[in-house]
Amino acid sequence: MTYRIGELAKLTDLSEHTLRFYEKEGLLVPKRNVSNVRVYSEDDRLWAEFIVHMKGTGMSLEDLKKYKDLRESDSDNYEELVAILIRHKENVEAKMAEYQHNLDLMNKKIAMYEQYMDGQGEKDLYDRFVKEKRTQN
Amino acid sequence: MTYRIGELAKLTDLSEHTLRFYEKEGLLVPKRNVSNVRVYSEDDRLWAEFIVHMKGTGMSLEDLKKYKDLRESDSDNYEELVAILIRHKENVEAKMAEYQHNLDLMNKKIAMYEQYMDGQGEKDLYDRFVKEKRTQN
DNA sequence: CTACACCTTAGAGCCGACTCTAGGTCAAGG
DNA sequence: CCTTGACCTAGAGTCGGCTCTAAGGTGTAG
Repeated sequence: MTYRIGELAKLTDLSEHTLRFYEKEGLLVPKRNVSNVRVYSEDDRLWAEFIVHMKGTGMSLEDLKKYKDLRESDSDNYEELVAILIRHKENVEAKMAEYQHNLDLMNKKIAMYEQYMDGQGEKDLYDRFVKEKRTQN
Repeated sequence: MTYRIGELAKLTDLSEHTLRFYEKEGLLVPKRNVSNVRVYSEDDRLWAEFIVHMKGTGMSLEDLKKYKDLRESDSDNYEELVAILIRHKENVEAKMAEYQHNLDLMNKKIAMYEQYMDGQGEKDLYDRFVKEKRTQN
């Protein structure tokens, strides 16, 4: 099974422009047929999907390029590949912890607003500051 | 307690450039003293920290600006404020679910590489594809 | 044979979010 | 007095990641 650029674009939710851009960057370089049309193989598709997942968790295209180059080098550098994956994994875990922390803050803020709207509470410290400032000016 | 730009920069881990940029964008506008030097108040600091948290979970400066304008408008629009927070919260939760999914994928990939390095396993499908392709060229 | 969808290129433009530069002001300490 | 260091301005530049344009080629159906 092979794909032309429009087909792969639909499958991966990347635009054709983006796929061509990735090719320019050396990140995803398909073969060409006799008419010079890009022909993406099954493993090109799998790699494209991997790209989507990884950039979706914040890996840069630059790092993905490094990963790809490592993997395609002849010097079976699996330790380095694994190291990159583990490093990225740790970044994602750290990000998730930060997200969770900020979710907690948002939930508190939301709860405070809702209490306030019910006339049962006070707005939080920060909002009181703002109010005071406004009434001063 | 008030802060000059250099102090606030240290406290928030934003650069002075960034703080001036935020002011240009109307996102964080301190008062000035007689010498035209920026004087950040305690609630400016709290707001700056809120900005850091929210942009850290992917809220755009544009949306933060909207939030700020809403909050400072006279038409106590708490429903809208809460709606923005809830929308953002849901985005963050969705992002976390995606992250978790991709973490699982990474963990599988890492496990596979490690098995392979121990000589006890096979590289996964995708890597076999790559190998075959390489030996063909 | 021509209309149409789909593909090609090089290169320019855009966007968000900074990041930096050049040149200037001001207050305190030696 | 003079230097140092923190501050000020307007505006230009950078960066990652697209996104689009113009002008043209290809291949298949009616």
